[in-house]
Amino acid sequence: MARSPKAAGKGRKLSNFLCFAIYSANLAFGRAYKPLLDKVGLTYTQYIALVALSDEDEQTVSTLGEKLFLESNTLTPILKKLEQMGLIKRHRDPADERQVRLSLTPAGRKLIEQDLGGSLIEATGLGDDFPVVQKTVSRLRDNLLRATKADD
Amino acid sequence: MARSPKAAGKGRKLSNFLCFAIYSANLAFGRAYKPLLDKVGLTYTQYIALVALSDEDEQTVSTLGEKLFLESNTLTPILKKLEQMGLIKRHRDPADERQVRLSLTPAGRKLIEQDLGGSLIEATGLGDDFPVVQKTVSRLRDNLLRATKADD
DNA sequence: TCCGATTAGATCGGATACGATTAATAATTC
DNA sequence: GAATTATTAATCGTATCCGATCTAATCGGA
Repeated sequence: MARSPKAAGKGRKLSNFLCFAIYSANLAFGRAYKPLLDKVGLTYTQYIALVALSDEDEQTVSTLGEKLFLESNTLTPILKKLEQMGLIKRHRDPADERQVRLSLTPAGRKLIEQDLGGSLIEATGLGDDFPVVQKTVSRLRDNLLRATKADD
Repeated sequence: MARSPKAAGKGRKLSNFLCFAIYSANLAFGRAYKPLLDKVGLTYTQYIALVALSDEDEQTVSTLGEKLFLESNTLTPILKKLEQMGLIKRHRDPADERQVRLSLTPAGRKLIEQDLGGSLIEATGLGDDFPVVQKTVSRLRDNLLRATKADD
């Protein structure tokens, strides 16, 4: 686990691990969203996928996967579920039948525009540091993915 | 989703969401650890659990769960797997048969002392910011959990 | 044009997360 | 001290993640 350089040696306490901080913060976000998303019958991942789809119409599964860092094995069941709920439309691209095009339905767009979770900004307790943390963690992610990919 | 205060309004791009930064950074850590953990036949969560258990001997499932922010429904199968692999021991506490005590075997301790993932510190690209990010994200997590719990 | 290689999704199996429920043991109350 | 309540793990069902594999569609070179 990626530890703080300072904490090397005997300690090996969980609190010294950055990956654990991220891991548990992710769990915490999931729980913070739970009551909000329960009201609209969505899971955390389904909501994230819906937000990504609101970015742009007629995306493919691959394109969406690049944004979410996920692949079709994970996305296909989620997208089918969202379609079944009437929030998105899926259809094969006539120009290339291999690709599936995705777009929000009016109901899906309406749901996204409610901006659930806006109230959680307060709950992070980060104040003015909010955008800094966001950028730093994103950079961390990109660095890790780049380093991982380079080893292939 | 908890957005940056600045980004409120129409945009709603994924990059503006702190929860997505955390979510995807967690995926990235999982992938960065994958090749390291494959060598010893462990998953990411199993490894985190093992690190938490190296903290202290004879912990109960609940105690471990508090450290990991998980409960028995998630932990029990993981702990059974770790026992089956010969890395930990599980036994009912004679003084209170409801509790299961957990401790590392010599093999488990040996594995932890290898300090897998130390090499990933470099890959985060955070440099001297490493401990700062760790603390900030931990604080974020604790604030979210507190706010979530307060709504019960 | 034909056939091998590539690409896009989908499917399948294993391993988390987590709410809800259950079983077994302890603690409490009357 | 018997009955109720509380606590601890475990079990079950649903929903992710992810590696491996499969199928269908497209592309490319001879």
